[in-house]
Amino acid sequence: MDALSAEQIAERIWLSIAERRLRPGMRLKETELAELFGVSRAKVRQVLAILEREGLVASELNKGAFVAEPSVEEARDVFHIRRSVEQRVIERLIDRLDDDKLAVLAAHVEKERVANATNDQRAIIKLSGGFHQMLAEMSEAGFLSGLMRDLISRSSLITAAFRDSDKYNCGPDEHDEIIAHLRSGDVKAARKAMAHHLDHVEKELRLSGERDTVRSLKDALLLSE
Amino acid sequence: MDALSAEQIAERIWLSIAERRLRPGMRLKETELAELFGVSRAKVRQVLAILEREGLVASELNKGAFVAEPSVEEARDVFHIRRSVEQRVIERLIDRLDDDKLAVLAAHVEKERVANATNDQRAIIKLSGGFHQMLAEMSEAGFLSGLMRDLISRSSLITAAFRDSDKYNCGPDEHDEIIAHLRSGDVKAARKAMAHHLDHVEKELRLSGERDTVRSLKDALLLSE
DNA sequence: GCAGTCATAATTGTCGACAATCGTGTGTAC
DNA sequence: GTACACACGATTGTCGACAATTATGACTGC
Repeated sequence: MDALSAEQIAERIWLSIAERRLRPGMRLKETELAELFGVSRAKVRQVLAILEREGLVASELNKGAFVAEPSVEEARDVFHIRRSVEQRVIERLIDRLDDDKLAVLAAHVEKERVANATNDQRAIIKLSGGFHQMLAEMSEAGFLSGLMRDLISRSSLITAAFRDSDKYNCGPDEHDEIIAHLRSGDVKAARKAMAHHLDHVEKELRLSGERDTVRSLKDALLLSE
Repeated sequence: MDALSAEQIAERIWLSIAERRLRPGMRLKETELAELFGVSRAKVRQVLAILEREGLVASELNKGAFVAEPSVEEARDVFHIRRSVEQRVIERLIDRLDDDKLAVLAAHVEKERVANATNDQRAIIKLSGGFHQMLAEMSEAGFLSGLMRDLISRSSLITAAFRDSDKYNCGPDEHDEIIAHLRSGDVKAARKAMAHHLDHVEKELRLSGERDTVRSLKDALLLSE
């Protein structure tokens, strides 16, 4: 079996962050990662560069990389820009959608439903982000797709940092509603559904309270409560 | 003399692209760049990674890096997102502006005016992008600043690829108008002025043009200075 | 006992060399 | 003369080793 690619490793780390196993502020040592994934340190540096671009890790010169600690304001900015991007994606989609693409989207939402029913957290995270990514790619706009990738990564980190419960709220029902409007060609309704969906996701976050600043060592030493 | 940093080299190449010495489609060989800038090939790869993130170069696996060739649709997407980002920046700025910052902005526009008067193309390019970057940074939003940096880079490439004349149209007058509205605290007017400014820049582009032939890499970079 | 200084260990930053891959040009068969 | 195959050169991808920097802990003087 071939060694993992930089993108694959980056996705693994992204998942760990989204699943809150890696918490904001945690150190990411290059050598450690290299051994864990069985790759060279040079490749790890590529991975960290990718994750830094996506806002998931922050690097300090000669100090190393850490899981990023997003601020409340940054969280709001991300959702603000995300609304704009997703609106644009929907506008573009209207001219490009066909039955095949609609079927693919419907199948995707069905997978989300299954994951929700079986409470498969990892699948839920992957698929809920994947839905928005899929929309962006179907809009056939390279720039928007890349931007959406960044925004989804950042949203995952924000969700991991600020959400109250362990439940993922980017549920399949609202995705389904968006698809329905797209299918009937109602741009206005689709845009509105998307806006409502993003509002809903953002509203479920704890963006008014203080952030969870617990680091790994502290977290490990503190007993429950 | 210390070796150039990756960011410095990236900026030099960005300038070369914005000044149309490096044209879309031109090959960027790693060894050649390494020799021209007197750095190792590893550092050149860092530079290319930065430029790829900013959409200025496109890399193909095992083929190398080329100056990106933006499409007309991509150009429209970039301006669309840019409007959203700059609107958000203005909203944030209203709460944060003080006399000092306004003075800095005014001084910057004055520099632009001088550069325009003396027809200093390189300064014009740097300063006109710098104005928008400065606004983003004054809004104290790390995410927006980073995004703006990308958008400005992409806009520079788009402008270089699609503009009719050799004149830069992101003139200081419209920048001045935005500042005036910011000074008087009129958010609505400032947003409108910004929207008009971006519309104006986009409208001056030739969105059905063909590209021209390439020159040698060495000539295009003009390393002497 | 405490503050400051220094040495050592750990970690990141940088580089040059080697391996893998692709494009080009040549040679050969038909 | 043309088309295909092969080999060579050029270029990129990958890796391990060395240098530079930082953090940690011991030591010394007071």
